[in-house]
Amino acid sequence: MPGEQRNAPRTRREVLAAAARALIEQGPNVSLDAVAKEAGVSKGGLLHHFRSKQALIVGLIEEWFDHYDATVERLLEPEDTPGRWTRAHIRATFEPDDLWSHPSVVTALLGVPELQQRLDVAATRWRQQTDSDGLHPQRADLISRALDGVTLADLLWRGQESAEEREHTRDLLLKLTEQTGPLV
Amino acid sequence: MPGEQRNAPRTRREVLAAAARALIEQGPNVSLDAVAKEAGVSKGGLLHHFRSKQALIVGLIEEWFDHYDATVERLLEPEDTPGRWTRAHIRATFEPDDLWSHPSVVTALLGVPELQQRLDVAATRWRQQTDSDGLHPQRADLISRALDGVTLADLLWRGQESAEEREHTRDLLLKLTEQTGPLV
DNA sequence: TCTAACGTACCGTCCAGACGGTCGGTTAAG
DNA sequence: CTTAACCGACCGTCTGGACGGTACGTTAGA
Repeated sequence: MPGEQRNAPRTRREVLAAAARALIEQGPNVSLDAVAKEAGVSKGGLLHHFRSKQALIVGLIEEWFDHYDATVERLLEPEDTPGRWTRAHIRATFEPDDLWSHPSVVTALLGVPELQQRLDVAATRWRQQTDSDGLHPQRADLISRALDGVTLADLLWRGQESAEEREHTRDLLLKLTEQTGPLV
Repeated sequence: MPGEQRNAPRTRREVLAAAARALIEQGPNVSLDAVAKEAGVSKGGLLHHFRSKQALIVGLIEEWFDHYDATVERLLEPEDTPGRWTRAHIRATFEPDDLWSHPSVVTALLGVPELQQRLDVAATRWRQQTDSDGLHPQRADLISRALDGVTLADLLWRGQESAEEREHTRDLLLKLTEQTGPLV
């Protein structure tokens, strides 16, 4: 079979996907053995692509950020109107992401120092984007807090809220970007 | 010395506090041995109070919820005005809580099924309180999302934001409770 | 009031198992 | 032929928890 041959980048991607799956199924303390088995690779093969368990987790972190960034850019409106970036972030936050926004996965990522670095970079960029987005600071602050809250709720109360409630919250946030004055 | 004598509830509390400290200092995978040492107790003594590592973590979870509930009630305004409960939650969320809102502690608590139960109970009660709090649903939703976001930011971006920014956000949320009409 | 009996708090040791990572070897690709 | 991908056996370490024992507190009976 073609595609079953040796192919380093492909194997790497499969190991990452397997790691996410294994984390979800077996909790944040999965063994490298289990991940390797899930990926259809020996433990030695896994350690060839990721030299340590931490390196594997860093790989997950980078994939996660890349994925979110790509989502935001995909959801950007073509016209350059006030609140454009903010709306893209709102839509990206509400997009379903079954693989990454799972408690066990996040638990594994927390505590790895590289996560802090990437978060700092992301926070800086988000601030730059919203600062020049044309919204009142009060609105930008409130919306970004609420988006963080939606993310947290996704992690802790998975599926507790109905789809309608989610849509109501999303629409409310989107509407808050349609005016540029102070809130109170 | 009195007070150094045998005293089960006292030892229990000290073990819990030591567990939180050890988690913060040594990460989410602390050994029982380390916790026992931190508490000035033998490992056997620790396991006398908490029959397993999981039981110890459940103890932390219960203490955390009790502490938060007590804080909210302490911060309740005496007069029964609209938005009373919501304001108490806002103030409680912004109270510094060095011990519990630490990434390593939360990491350890995540994944323990008992946490989900307590979260469900808390979410239900919060909803009851805010439903009868006299605010417009849009306001209640937005505020509770933003509070979740503040909690998440405390965990992930500890100390990144200045005290002024925090106060601005808190004051904005408090002001949002002073009117009862729709937001948009 | 003394004391014997009992229950509870706490100690220190030990062990089976799991885990991360290393190493030499083997096979496919260029 | 050289290099990179991959295998699988192996090692040292660590950890949760079991267990047998000790010291202290308490209370009932005389």
